[in-house]
Amino acid sequence: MKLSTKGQYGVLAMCELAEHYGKGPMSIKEIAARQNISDAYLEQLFSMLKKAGLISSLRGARGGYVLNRKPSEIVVGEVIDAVEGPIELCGCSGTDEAVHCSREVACPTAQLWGDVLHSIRNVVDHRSLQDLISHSSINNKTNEK
Amino acid sequence: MKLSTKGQYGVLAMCELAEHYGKGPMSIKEIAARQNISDAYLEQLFSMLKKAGLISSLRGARGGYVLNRKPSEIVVGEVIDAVEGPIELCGCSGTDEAVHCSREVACPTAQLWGDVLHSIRNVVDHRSLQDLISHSSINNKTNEK
DNA sequence: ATCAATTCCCAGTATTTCACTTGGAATTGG
DNA sequence: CCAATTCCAAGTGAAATACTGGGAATTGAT
Repeated sequence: MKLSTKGQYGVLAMCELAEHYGKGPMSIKEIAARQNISDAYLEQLFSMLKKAGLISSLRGARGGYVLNRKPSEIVVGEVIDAVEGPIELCGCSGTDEAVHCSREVACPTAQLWGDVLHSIRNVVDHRSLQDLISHSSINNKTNEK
Repeated sequence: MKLSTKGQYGVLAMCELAEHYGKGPMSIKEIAARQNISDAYLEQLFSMLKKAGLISSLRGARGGYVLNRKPSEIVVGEVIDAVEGPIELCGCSGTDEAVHCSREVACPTAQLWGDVLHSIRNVVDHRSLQDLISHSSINNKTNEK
């Protein structure tokens, strides 16, 4: 069980946009350089983030991307959903409770995966980009484990 | 972000062994048939579960597998680790905190992935096979959402 | 002693996903 | 007009996933 680079890159790139919020558009090239990611690859992720309505683009020279909302109003969960698709641990964890793994007996694990999913969403849906960027600067100084 | 079938099958199969606990060995064929899984595939998972020390095997006719511990003393996290390898969301979430994504600046997402991982482990490491099987039978009767 | 049931082990394979790369069209500020 | 940018579609090599197949070794039952 692991996150793909899409989720990592996506959140990281959104943090860059968050730090640049209010200072005009930021180009993919710049973000890719700062985070050391392939810019052509990052472009695809931005296409998804745009489709999801999280960012807007400005074409042409001096163009780039901007957040559609304030950093405090965009949560990590939205970013992950946009670039990775919705988090699904297995078929059971879906919303349709009548399915239970397409097994005839009541699936003993359905509740388990549901609880795991819930605990994940509880973290990612309650942490904004603002939380991430202010937290990282705090961590630099107060290095408490 | 999703779990592979290994984790799903692994936990499901271990539930079968848990329900059969104390009644002698159970064969792969029987488990595979009950859960509608390919038995040759399941065999590979059992090899991993055995290496991890969660089950023991008895060869020959009337052979099969048995849990090495009581169902209440085996947690789901161990099963997942055994068949999928340890849960790792990304490089940052490892134990080595000096790495921070191999980026020169402090990674704003390191804490995030750490928290997500912690929340997942909090669920899977505190739920035993016994919890799963007793919960599913309760669910059959008291169908509360 | 034989036989069928089983674990054990290794190798192959089709499909999908990942993490990109490539190439080029459309748009826009200077 | 041009360079910088977004936009779009397609290709690609490597790895993982989810199996399948074949056959050896072990053992209980007859």
